[in-house]
Amino acid sequence: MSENELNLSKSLKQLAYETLKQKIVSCEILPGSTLTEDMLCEMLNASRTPVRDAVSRLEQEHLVSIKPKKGIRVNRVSMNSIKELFEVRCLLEPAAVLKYGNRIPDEVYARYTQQFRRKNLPTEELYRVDDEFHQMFITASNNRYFRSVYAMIADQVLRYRVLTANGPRDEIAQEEHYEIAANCIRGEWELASRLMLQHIENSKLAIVHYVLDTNRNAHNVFLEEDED
Amino acid sequence: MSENELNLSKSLKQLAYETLKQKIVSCEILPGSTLTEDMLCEMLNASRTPVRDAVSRLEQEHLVSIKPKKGIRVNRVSMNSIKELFEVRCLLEPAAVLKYGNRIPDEVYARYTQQFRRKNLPTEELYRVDDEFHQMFITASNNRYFRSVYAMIADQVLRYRVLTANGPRDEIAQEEHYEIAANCIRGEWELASRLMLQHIENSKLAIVHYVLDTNRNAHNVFLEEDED
DNA sequence: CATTATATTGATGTATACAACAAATGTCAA
DNA sequence: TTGACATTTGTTGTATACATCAATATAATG
Repeated sequence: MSENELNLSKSLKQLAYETLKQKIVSCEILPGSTLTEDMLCEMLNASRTPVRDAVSRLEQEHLVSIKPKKGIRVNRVSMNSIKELFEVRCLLEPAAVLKYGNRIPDEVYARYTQQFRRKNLPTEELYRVDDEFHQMFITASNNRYFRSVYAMIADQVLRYRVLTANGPRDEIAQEEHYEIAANCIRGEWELASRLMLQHIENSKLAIVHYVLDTNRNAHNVFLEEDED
Repeated sequence: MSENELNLSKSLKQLAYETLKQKIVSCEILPGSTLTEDMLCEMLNASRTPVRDAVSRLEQEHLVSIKPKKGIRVNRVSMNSIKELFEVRCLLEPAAVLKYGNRIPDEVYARYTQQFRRKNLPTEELYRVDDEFHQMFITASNNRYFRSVYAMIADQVLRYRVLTANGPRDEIAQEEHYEIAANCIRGEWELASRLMLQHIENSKLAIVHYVLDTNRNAHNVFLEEDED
């Protein structure tokens, strides 16, 4: 490399991992694309070593598949992968609310109830709060394995937001979040857990419906089952 | 490298990953050890590239920690890690029995009931069947994320077997397995699921007690909390 | 003797050259 | 035209040299 424009403290491999992942979940790199290491080297301004490291991690997270001697394939979003992702969420998140919700101070829940009731938040901010809320319960579990698997799926879920952003479900979801937080304050953990389950199932349905609808008019690269 | 004794079809990075992992879970490399890439290169007869790849994967599975500029540390087995592992198992496995148990043919369950009733099986064989039985439900889920996370923890659990092998709980566990399989045949999924939960909790207790006992007489490198 | 500054060491991070291999392409013959 | 076969191309797999940085040892100085 000629000149490193910036010598950040982060290692290149970490940087490569984060930016590549970001490009994938934001659909800047389209699902189904096949890339080569060289392309990624150029894209990320790094040599093959950190790029390979990043790709290897992304493969373990099921975001890409390495096809030896053929290329690096960005995994498609299939109906099956939606099923998998929400299966995990439906198992993990309600359990986290039930078992670890009481580790979170009431003040935190109170802050969320306020935020979930505010209207006209910028979309970006709204989603950030949303993600944070869900993440919070997993973090509270203080369990590396829960955190690992949730990190995998949370990033995947971001990809769906590109599809369904600014939909009519946004404010319904806010209300569901509100109810969950409110019941956490009241110590109604079982109810909160059930509401979380319902909320996630609703999200899944919304995505499934959206995908089925837009799949009728062709022109999308998202669906289609995983081939080969 | 001078001479490759065998040019197996497997890639070196895959081979390095598997053998290194095997050495760790079998405690051939003791928990708490700090290694360097060079040591691993020599041990695995490979250059740094495949070794780094292997270590990177093992880090994601929480088996080792890479301390930049210091070395590769084989994570210790702490009371906290036991808690984490069994937390995952208690959530995942009973749910898998309940939701996916009916995907497994009765003949399979019947075969297991026979095997769990056989006495005087070689220890190794006994454990193999045991692992296979537990794994089966996760595999039946047909969910990549469940399989990933279970692969992580299953390997870790193997390490505990080095500690507690041939203990008095072995035949009790076999009986518990029998009851689970028998209830799966009868279609009593909820009962089977509860029995699975109980079985896992019993296993945890046995390990915890064992660890606490042997911890009194010093001489073990397994426990001790993770430092730094 | 203590303490600070400096030099050395040794570890991973990074870049890159080379090997191996599979797919694609083109050529020649039937 | 079509088939088989050789060649070329392009990709990842592997080895290794070099860069970087932190910890440690060492020496000089108050």
